[in-house]
Amino acid sequence: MSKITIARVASEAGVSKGTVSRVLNARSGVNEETRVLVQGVVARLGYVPDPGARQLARRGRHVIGLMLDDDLRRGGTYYGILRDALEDCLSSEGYHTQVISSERSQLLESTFAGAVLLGVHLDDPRPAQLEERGVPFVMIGRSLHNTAWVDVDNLGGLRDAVRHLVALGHKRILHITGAHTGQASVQRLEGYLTGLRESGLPEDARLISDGDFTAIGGYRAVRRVLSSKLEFTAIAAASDEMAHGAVSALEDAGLRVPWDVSVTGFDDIPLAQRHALTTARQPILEIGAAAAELLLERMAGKPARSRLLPTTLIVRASSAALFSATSGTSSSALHQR
Amino acid sequence: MSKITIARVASEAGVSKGTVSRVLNARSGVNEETRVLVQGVVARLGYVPDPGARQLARRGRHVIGLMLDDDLRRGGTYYGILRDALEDCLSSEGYHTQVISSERSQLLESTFAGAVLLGVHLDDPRPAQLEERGVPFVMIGRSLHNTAWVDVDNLGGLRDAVRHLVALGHKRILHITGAHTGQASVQRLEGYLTGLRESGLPEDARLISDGDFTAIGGYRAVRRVLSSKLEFTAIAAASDEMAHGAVSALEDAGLRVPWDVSVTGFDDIPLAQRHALTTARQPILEIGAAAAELLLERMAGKPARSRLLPTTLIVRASSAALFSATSGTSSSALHQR
DNA sequence: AATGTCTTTGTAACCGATTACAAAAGTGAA
DNA sequence: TTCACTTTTGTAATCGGTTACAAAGACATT
Repeated sequence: MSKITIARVASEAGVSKGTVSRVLNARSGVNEETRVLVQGVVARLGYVPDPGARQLARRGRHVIGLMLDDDLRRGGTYYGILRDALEDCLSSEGYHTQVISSERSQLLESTFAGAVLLGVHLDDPRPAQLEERGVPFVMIGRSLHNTAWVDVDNLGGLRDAVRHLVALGHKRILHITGAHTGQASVQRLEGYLTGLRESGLPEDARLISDGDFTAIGGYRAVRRVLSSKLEFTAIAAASDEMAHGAVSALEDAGLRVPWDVSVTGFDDIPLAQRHALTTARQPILEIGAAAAELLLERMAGKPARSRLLPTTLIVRASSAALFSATSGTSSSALHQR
Repeated sequence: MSKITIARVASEAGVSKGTVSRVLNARSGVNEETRVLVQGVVARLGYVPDPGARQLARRGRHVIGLMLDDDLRRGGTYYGILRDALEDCLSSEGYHTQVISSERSQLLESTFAGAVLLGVHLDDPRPAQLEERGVPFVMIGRSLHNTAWVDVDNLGGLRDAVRHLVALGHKRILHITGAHTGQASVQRLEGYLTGLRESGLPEDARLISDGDFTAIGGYRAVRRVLSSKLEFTAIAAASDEMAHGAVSALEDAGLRVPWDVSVTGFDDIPLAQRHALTTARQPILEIGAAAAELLLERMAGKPARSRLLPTTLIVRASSAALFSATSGTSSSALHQR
C-alpha cells in the first residue's frame, strides 16, 4: 500500500509530527503516556523513518565511521554481529554508519560525526589521525589510554568458566590461549589462573597450550597436549572457535565430550549454540549499545567514559560432572557410551 | 567552506535551481549554451548532488533490504566484505541498506524499494514473498529461475586451479568439497571434474573428500584420505578455509607444503594471503557493484538481467612444481610419520 | 486572583533536491 | 503587426523528516 510516513503515524496517534519525531529520537520533554501511545502506533504500522529525509533534515553530517581492523574485518562471526548491534543502536538515534577503509582516511573530518573502532591494533595510525582531527571516537576492546572504550570482562569470564568446571569436580583443566598479541588473550589467561588460584588448584604451565583464536589453532593445541600424554579432564578455551577445534581434536582421538572431557568456550557465537558448547557469553548487544551511548556522549562534548561489561556463563552439554574421581589418564577414562 | 548546494551553483551560473536540476538530470528542453555554462560551474565547484535529498524529491522509497541467510550472516569472512561493497555502491545512489530479519517480512512492500538476497537457501520462503509483493530483487549466488542474479564462475575457478596444478606436473589431485546443499559446492566439484577431463586425467571417486566449508572440515577431510593411504600430490579445495585446514592436516602428518603436496583454495579471503595460499579469487567488489547495478535496473522497471563474473587465479607459495616424478613420494613421507 | 515556572504539545520554517506549471522569449505564418 | 506555437527558463509546491519557537496547561507561590 502507500508509504507510511511520520504524518500518517501522527494522525493515527492523534498527535503532531513534532511529537512523533521527539518520541522517535528519544528526546526529553515528552509525556510518558504519549510516548507509549506513539510507540504503539509506530510498532503497529511498522513505521521506519526514511533515512534520507532524516539526514537531510538534520543539518550537518550524521554519519558515524566504522573502523575495523582489516584482519578482524573478516574474522566475521563475532564482528559481524557486533556491527549489526551498533548499527541498530545508532540508527535509532538518527545516525547512519559507514565503514572507513584504510585508504579513505583523509576524508575523515569532513565526512564523519564520530567513529567506532573495532579491534584496531595498537600500531594502527588511524586512531591518532582521528584524535588529531578532532573526530570523537570510541574503541571496542581496550587499547589506548585516555580514550573512551567498551570492553568485556575477559578475566571474569574465564574465571567463571574455571569455577564452573571445578564445581563439576574437575581438577586438571587445560587452557587454550588466543593470539599472544591481543590483550583479550592475556586477560583471559589471567582469568584462568585466577580461577585456579581461587579454587586452590595448582598452576601447571604444561596445562596451558597456545592457540590463535582459530578452530585449527584449537585443534592443534589439544593435539599437542594429547600426544604429550598429559592428564586432563576439562578444557577451558579462550574462544568458541578454539573450543570447537578442541572438541574436534578430542573426537578424532576417540574421546567423547562431555563424558571423557568437558569443554568450555568464550563468546557465545552461533556456532557455540549449534554445538551445545558451554561458554562465557559476551553481551554483544550491550557492547554495541554501550559503544553507541559513549560515542553520543563524546560527540555531545562530554568527557570520555569507559565501560567494562560482565559475561554470563551459559551452561550447555559440553560440560558435565566428572564421574570417575579415581580415573587416571583421560584416555583411559573411556567409559562405554 | 560551507556546503555546496544546487542553489549555490544556480546563483553562480546566473540561472535558477530548476535549470541546474534539468542539466544534471540530462532532461530535454535546455539550451545548449546554458547547459555548457552550468556544467562548467558544476565542474569548477566540484558540486555533487546530495543523494538523500535527491531520492526524497524523487518520491520513491530509499531503503534496500538485505536478506542474509541466518547461518551465513555470521559466516562473516566473505559476506562482510560483500555487504560493504554493496552498501558503498548503493549509498552513492542515495539508497540505504537495512537487514531484513526473518520475522519482519510482512512489512516488505511498504518499506523497501528493493532487496538483495545473500546466500539465501532454495527453500527459504522469502524470495517468493518478495516476488508476490512486487518488490524487485537481485540474488547473489544463483538459486531461482527467472530472477536477476549475480554469481561468480565457480566451475571456471576450480577448473583453473586444477589446470594450474596439472601444469605443475601434478597428476593425482584431491578435491575437498563444500557443503552438499549449496550450488556453489556442486559447481566447484563440476569444475574440478572438468579440469581433470580436459587434462586427460582419470576421475577417481576416492580422490573426492567431503568437507563443509570450515577449516576443521578441511582438516578432517585430508586426515581421512591420509589414513586411507591413498596417493596424491596436490589438493584443490573448494574454499580457502578448507584449504587452510588441509594445509594444517598435512603439516600435522609431517608433510610439507608445497614440497610434498601443493594446495589451492577458493575465494581469496585475507587468510589466504596470510598463509600464502594459491587460490581462485572471487571479485567481491565487482560482485557487489554488479548486484547494485542490476537492482537499480530492476527498480527502474527494466527486465531482469544476470551476470556471471570470472575468478582470477592468484598463485602464491602453496603450489609448486612436482619435483619427483617417481610416484609415491607423498605416501612414503606419510609412512615415516 | 494574578503571577511565574515548568512541562508538554503544536506550528511552521527548513534541509537540498525534483518537477508541474506558468511565464517569457523566439519563430514563422497570416 | 498580430497570433499561434514551440522552446527555454523561472517559480513554487513537494518529498519526509527535524527543530526553534510559541502556545497551552498544570501547579505552586504570593
